[in-house]
Amino acid sequence: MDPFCAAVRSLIASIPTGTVATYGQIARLAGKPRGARQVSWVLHSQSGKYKLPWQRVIGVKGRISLPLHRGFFEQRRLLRQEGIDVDNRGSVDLKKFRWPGPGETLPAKKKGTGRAGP
DNA sequence: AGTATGACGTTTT
DNA sequence: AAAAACGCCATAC
Repeated sequence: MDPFCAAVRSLIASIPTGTVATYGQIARLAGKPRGARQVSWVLHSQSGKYKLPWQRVIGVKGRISLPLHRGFFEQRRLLRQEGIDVDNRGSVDLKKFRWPGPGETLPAKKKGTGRAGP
């Protein structure tokens, strides 16, 4: 098994309820800065098998990436069910719901403050 | 082996 | 600011 997949599963499983993360962020933390698409692949491939909270992973713009004819509505419903505010277009306010929140501890990985620099 | 594809992200119009 | 083009990288065929 690829360590990348394991890292992705672990990271996604560690996303707290009520928060969301982006594909690129997960990919970066998993060690593949350009592996955002592969994160999505791990999700739609193994989410059901490993019971992962796939709904907490969205695009970098805070927008649900699923096409309307796929699980878009289901993801929107699940996120709202967790208390995350999602508008009808599938947009989430990353400033409020992004994981890790400002000042929260990251699973041991560099990446300074991650926020507004000096 | 080579091409097409996608639950992405960054850069350029 | 919004949209299109381009770049990535593992699968599918």
